[in-house]
Amino acid sequence: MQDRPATMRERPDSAAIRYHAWFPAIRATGRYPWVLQSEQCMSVVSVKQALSGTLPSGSPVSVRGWVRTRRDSKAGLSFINLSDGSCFDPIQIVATDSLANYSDEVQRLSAGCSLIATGQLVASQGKGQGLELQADTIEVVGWVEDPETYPIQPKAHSLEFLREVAHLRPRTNLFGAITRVRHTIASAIHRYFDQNGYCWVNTPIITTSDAEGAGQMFRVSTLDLMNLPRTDKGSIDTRKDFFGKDAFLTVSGQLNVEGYCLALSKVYTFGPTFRAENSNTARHLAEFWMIEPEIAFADLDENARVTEDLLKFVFKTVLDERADDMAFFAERVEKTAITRLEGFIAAPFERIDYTDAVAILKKSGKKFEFPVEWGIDLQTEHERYLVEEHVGRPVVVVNYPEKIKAFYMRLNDDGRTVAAMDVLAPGIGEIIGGAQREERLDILDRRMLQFGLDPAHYNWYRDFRRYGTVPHAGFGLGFERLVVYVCGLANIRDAIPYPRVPGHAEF
RNA sequence: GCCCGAAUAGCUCAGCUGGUUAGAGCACUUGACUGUUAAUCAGGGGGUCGCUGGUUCGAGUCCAGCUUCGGGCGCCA
Repeated sequence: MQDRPATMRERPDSAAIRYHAWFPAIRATGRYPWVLQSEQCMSVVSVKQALSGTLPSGSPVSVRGWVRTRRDSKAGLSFINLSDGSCFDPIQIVATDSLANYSDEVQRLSAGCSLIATGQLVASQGKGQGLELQADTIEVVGWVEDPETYPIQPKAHSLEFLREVAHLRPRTNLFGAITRVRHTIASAIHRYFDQNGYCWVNTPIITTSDAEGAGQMFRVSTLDLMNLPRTDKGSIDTRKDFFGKDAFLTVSGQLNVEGYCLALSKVYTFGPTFRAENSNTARHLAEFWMIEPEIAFADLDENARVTEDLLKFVFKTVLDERADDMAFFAERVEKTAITRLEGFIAAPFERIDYTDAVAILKKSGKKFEFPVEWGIDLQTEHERYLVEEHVGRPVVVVNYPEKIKAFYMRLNDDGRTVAAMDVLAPGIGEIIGGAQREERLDILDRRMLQFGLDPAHYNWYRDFRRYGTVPHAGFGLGFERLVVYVCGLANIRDAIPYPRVPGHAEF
């Protein structure tokens, strides 16, 4: 912005007028007049474009990014590996001592410095790469203040250390790859739903209903903690709070999205979710992203089919579009990263009735810490046995006891199970939980009371069953758990840019 | 919330049953050398051994408490 032409500064009028004033120049050059000087005189390309092989040899280009390594030759030659995050590989820049700033700048470059290199894209004389940039100019944009203490060195770091520098870890190979794959997964999810006629519905982040009673919630309040308004009885008067009542961060958009399902038929949410539970594991976050499709006129079977279809589409997309990053995961993070996804795509999901699963576990002869009995919720050890030892591929467990599942799940004809399902995957456990919803008002009310919930608090939700109710089903997919699974990670804190867990909300 | 483990240089680690001045690699720095590939070779600087207390002639090492991090479990996505 600092190189904006003088006439722009002289015209303090609206953005629209400014844009129109510059429109002919933008048309002619294809560029905006206020970008950096180097971008105007040369064709700026991403490292991905530069390495793609689509630009003719000798093409004059500029690349912009951050230094990974520098190797010098006293013969008057330096090799700089530059990354801009557009792909896994950095580009090699060859700088010679003919550059005006060679000895006082180029030879002082260290990991993390940012620069703009301009020159010709040529076939490399070295072995490690096909193409490289023969630099005519190297413009250092930002130095690294103290190279000795710059945390991101060209070496292996522990994941624990990188979590302490979560704001700088995207500069590593690993977190660059995770970030690109995370994006591709998100994109593939949106593409899947879009191609299949679903509408993305943005349910509220702030909620005043204690959705499904599922877990502890974060309170949202503007009250002064040092001076809380009190009722006559001495309790805190939340009528004086911002929303005039208790408010919280959402733990699920499901109840809200159901309303849109019963009008637009196929909908889904994809947004942040918050759980104030004191969960200290490698699989839980206090703030995470969740995908919740809801399908009108669908039963549990259809619901399970969609989970399988969606996951396979996502994995296939990642393998197709992020082969470079996946190869890195397979090489450095988890050997089976690619073959595991390929196996997942190739094999049909196994369906097991909860009652049968209990029988299998009882017959297994395995000694479990938690004894297996019909009516218990399956523990991690039980799920692991089913998925990893008994079946060896993803399993959908269906029809759980009604007492251990949420009130909105549809009561089966046997009167003792509900049409709930969990999708369990090898190496990660429960990745999806879903259900067919209870569409019958009388049974819904009965189940609410059974769970100690006051139907009067859910009148808006009960309206769905009073006005044109239909059978419908949906599920919740934890986005970060999906990222963990795809990348072969061990800890969910590495699957989200800035993890929030009990005791931690740095950055 | 419960159980277990760990904490030594900017980073990754070694340091035996307690015993002089705490080591290596990477990074940084100086030099040599080379179309190099996390280059290589030689030299140099860099440490309150997480904190507090205890045992001992003597503690990085043993003990206790605390802090932080990690692993497992519960709750779940």
